[in-house]
Amino acid sequence: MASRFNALKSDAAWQQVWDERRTFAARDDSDKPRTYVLEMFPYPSGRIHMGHVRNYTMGDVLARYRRMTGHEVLHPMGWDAFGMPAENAAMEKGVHPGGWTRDNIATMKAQLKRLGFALDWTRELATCEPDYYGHEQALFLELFRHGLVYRKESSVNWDPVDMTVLANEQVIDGRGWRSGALVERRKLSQWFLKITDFADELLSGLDALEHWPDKVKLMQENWIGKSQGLQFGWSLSDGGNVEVFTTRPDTIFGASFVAVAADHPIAAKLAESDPAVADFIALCKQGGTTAAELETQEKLGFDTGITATHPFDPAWQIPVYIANFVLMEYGTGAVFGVPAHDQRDFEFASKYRLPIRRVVSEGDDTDPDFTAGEAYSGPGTICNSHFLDGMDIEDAKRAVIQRAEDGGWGKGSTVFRLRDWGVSRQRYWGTPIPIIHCDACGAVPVPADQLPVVLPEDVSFDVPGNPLDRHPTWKHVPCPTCAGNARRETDTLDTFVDSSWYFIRFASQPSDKAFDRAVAEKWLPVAQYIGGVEHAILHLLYARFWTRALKHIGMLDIAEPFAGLFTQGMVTHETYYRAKVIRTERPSTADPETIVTESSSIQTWFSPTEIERRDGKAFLIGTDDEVKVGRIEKMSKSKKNTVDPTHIVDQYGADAVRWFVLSDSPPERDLEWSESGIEGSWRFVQRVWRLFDGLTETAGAEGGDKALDRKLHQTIAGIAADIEGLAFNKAVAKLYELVNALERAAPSASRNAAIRTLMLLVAPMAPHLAEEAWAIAGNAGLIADAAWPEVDPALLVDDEVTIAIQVNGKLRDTQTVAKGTAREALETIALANANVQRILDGAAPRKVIVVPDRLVNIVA
RNA sequence: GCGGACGUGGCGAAAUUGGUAGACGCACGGGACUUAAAAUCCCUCGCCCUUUGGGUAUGCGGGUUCAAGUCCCGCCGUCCGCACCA
Repeated sequence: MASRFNALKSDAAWQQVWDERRTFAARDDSDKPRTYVLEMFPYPSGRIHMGHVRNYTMGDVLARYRRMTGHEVLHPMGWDAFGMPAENAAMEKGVHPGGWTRDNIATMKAQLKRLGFALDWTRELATCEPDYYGHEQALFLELFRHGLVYRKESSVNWDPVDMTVLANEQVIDGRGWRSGALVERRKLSQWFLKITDFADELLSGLDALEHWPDKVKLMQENWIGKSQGLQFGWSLSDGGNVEVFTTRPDTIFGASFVAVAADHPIAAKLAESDPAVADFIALCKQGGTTAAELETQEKLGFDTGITATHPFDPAWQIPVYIANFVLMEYGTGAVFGVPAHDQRDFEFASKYRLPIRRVVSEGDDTDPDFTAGEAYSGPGTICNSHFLDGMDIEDAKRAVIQRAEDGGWGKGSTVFRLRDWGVSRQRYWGTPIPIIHCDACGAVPVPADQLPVVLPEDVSFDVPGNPLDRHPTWKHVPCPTCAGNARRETDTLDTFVDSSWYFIRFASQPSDKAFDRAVAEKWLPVAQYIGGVEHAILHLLYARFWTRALKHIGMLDIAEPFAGLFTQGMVTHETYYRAKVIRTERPSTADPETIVTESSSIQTWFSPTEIERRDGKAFLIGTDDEVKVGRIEKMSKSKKNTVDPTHIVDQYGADAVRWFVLSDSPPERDLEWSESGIEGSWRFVQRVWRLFDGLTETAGAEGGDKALDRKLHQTIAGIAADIEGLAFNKAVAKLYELVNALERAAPSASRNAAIRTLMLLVAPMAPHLAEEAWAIAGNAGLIADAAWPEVDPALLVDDEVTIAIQVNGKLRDTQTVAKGTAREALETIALANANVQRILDGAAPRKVIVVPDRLVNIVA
């Protein structure tokens, strides 16, 4: 009689077989068509979480499916192993970042193996090992040699207590997230990669990425931020000149002031002699940079007393201000203000009582005295602008640029929001930057034969700061050029560099170089890349840049690294918490005599394992202690709403977990974890198993079942399309339908054949179950190596269809007819329908619409 | 503020080019089997009504059409990205 599918036993057995036979090792020399399926490699933070499970299951289904359809599939896995959490762990727990990272890798690798992913572990890599980052150093120096790397002073967020540089995200309310110390802006010499050289390419290259989500392309487009306009100089009354950039040269006759950034050289120079200017600059720098602060921050300006001469009218002078809203980092750090047509300029001009002059009008309203309460930035005709009058905006822009270029005082130019990529990190746990600083020779690349520059592991974290900086021996080396005393660069590379080329290293990993070009080009670009949308900008942009840079210097002839991109949703879970209101009293900042009471609430979070639900409420298990049910949020350690995949896998088996994360929610949307959901998946695995197991009882069944044959072939084709389209939830639904049909069907040869085919259909999703059934059914070889079933096109179409019979667009009945029934016949059937007759009540229809094989609509 | 996405039963969701709304799953309810339970199987399941039938229904209000979840216009709401970008 029917047995149970023993997932634990079966999972282990088949995982061992796949391992021993190296079933999923990709062959570089294969004659088959190649497919490179890649999921974003994990950071080894400790244990895998459900997000990883979902991500890797999706890629796995596609990889296994492509194998079955005759592809040589590269589906590798590795570790994005450098980064700050390792250093934080080192400081908190006194462990070595390397030891901590490698332990985590071992744990997480075992967890991934437990899920039976079809990964080529022979290509496993960890970015923290010299045999990876050494090649990265060589690539970095290659870019250096080609002028794509440079060094420049740049300001950073410096935590004076931890003696380290902080990323913007690590600065909270102006304080270091860990130390709580007030963060300083500090100028440091840092290494930059010239990503801006590729700004145009990276932008235009997006068009060719047909298999990328529009959303991600748009985000990258906005991030690159291309603006076209005019750059020109205003001559100043003090004899100087200020360059400005504008996207609206057409409004040049509406100018009423020039404004420069607080850190603009003009402001700095004035500050030297005028303390009032210095005070104003200091005031500007005080303001926070958070979104909320910027929103409410008042526009502040300081009239320098200098005036600027209008380029089209030497007699026209406008004032030059220092203004807090002008950014030094964008454009030229100076703008001219057109209050009538720019809201920000409007606010500024209103405050400082500067003229607001209309130069773009809608219709015939060309009154130069602008009275509306806000700036007008819409379309219109130029007015009050001398030679531009009557032109539309675009013509006027061209006309002004033309005159500026002819007159030699300005030129059309393009400005990008994208900045060069600063890659220096004052951190230990990263790729050492392979540069040696010599007082005589400057920054000298480490010679190729001295690579890799190995990160020393004999370091301690008992003193704040970068341990490389105080390492007794590692830091001091002779200069490769003059052999004099020199120092190693102690900064390490941003970990985004590590992840900018790992997909190339997966494709080809010779020991003597980063990759073999010919082999890498066989596999690249990645056919399908899958990962979280949080990487939509930085990682994906950097990887695109790195690949283009390699192409530019002739190392690899691939422009875009990822032909297909899919961003999957998060795995979420309810949160459970108890809120405690904390009241604190402190003297008011405005008036120290007054005591202010501040209340804030602190949440204590509870793990789902501590909670039981009763009558829609949540209680701590075994008690009447009620806790609040919070929002459904991304599983995170801080909210304690995580579910450890390993416990679930041990309880239900790998296939049930895989099935669950593919079910129900469309993969791009968030998936809410639920206990009943995983139980449902487990029940399905058992139902399928009973079908497989029952084959022996119906072995002798004979006869065909045309309806079932059709269902089977429609399912084969449907699932194939769904997997190719990464619509796993739909593939899952189709499998449920087929299983429902098989359970209901009477024994027949068709049914037996369909059940055997079902093994192949579930194989990408539930591979352990499929292998087990495949073996018991007496098939030779592994189902992992089997071919995807052929579809009989004749069975894809039904010979009967159900048509809708409508009156005035409302469904009144349905009728099953032979497929392809003629329009006239359908009309006759519909008009003869009892319901139709009753509704028409003898009246003649005004019109009859017939859509063959679909419906008849009678317009009464 | 700018840009984008989304809005369908109690819940997750399906629904080719506009053509039978709610496939499939979860939950709930009823039943069978069982001494009992688990497991399994069967049935019901958008809402409303005068229930072999009818009305109504895809955030709200309009429109186009024989026909609208799908197309157009205007609102409302939720989420995401960017943000003083010149």
